[in-house]
Amino acid sequence: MAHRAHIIACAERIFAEHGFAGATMSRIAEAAALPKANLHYYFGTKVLLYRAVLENILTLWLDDMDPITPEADPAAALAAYIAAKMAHSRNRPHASKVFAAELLHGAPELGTYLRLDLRRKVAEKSAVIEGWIARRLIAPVEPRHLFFTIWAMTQTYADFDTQMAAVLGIDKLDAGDYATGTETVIRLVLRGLGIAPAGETEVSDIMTQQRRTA
Amino acid sequence: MAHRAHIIACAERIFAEHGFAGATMSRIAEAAALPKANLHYYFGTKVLLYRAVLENILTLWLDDMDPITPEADPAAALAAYIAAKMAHSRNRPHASKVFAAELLHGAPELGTYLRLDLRRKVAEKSAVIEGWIARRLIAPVEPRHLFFTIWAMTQTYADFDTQMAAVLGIDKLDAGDYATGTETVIRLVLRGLGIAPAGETEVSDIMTQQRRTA
DNA sequence: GTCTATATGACGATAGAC
DNA sequence: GTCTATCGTCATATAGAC
Repeated sequence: MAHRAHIIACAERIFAEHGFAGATMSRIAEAAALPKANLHYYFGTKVLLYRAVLENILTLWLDDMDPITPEADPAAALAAYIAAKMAHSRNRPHASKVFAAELLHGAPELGTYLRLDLRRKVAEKSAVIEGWIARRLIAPVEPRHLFFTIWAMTQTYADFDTQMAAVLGIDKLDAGDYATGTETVIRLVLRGLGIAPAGETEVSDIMTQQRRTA
Repeated sequence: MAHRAHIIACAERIFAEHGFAGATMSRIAEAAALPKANLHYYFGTKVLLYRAVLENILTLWLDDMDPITPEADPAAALAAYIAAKMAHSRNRPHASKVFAAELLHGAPELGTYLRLDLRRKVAEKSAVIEGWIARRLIAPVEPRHLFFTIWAMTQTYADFDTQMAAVLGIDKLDAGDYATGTETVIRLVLRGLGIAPAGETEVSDIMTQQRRTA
């Protein structure tokens, strides 16, 4: 139903801005231009609405890892993964913030998802990384910690955009800031894994390719 | 006064676990083993107590950057900075989480600090990085984005420890996990900047040195 | 300074008309 | 399905005894 999707989109923003407890049903209703009672008609309780927002977000997250396969070129696959995560940070910053706040507070609603779905996916993709290491395609690294650092570097462009804008002395990050961030992260990771040349050409090529497929 | 410090320490944990709105004065009072009214006697309002917690945290943050000076060896200085940030993530996870939640929600209480103190400090240290690049000591990088990624990678070990434990299939991160994280981040950054050898000896040396000075 | 008891207001949720 | 009016609960904050 279109109404549910509209309420979820508005609730995502309010939850991102105020946190679960700080968001109120009447503020969400106001954002959605609906009476408060309608939210309860569609979702029952505040917690159930919050869960609907989280589930809506999760569908985005896992699929980003798909380019990481044993046959793929490590540099291209990792660059594509980083670029996809950065694109989400730019296009769905509220989603990233809701997810971050949920993790910060111990993942009360998402614990099971983390221990089952996410853990399985990371185990699978870590095996791919281990294979690349064994074949000497990339330098040795603990694969799960590699994922932790990639998630951190990419999601920080959504979660902590306020801090970045303050440090950069601007009101809001623009397209150029996200491009610089994407290049910075890709270069750190690829050179950190010993799979980027000293020159800058190759990373720029990957960036261009990413922009075409986005 | 000792009472104030004790209340701030307990409040830090409750704010970290539940967020600003989700934390209640009575829960903080319970954690501090004091009647609720005493909190208001010492801090006036919930917002003022929250500000006291934040200010207490800020004193920790900025000083970590001090090893980054023009004369320092880039590899040693950056490794020391990363190790210091990782140590804070391990020893003061609640502080990191309170700070992260404040940023997530747009830094309503900390906006001025970010635009003045933090911005000035980052500008100063970015000039050091630019100097290293000009002298060909490290590969070119946008210095402020380098800081963004280092903050992200180190603070994620405090902020998202729940997610890491779930992915690793353990209850809680232990000393070995933080050590692996520190080595992973240091290697990514140093090799990403072209200042670490292919072998693993040098990073291990820095780790050992860090442990001695910690 | 410390505590109990309470005033005041806002929140989530629902009843019930349309 | 949609909305207005309202109930019960729990939060912050304070009054006032000790």
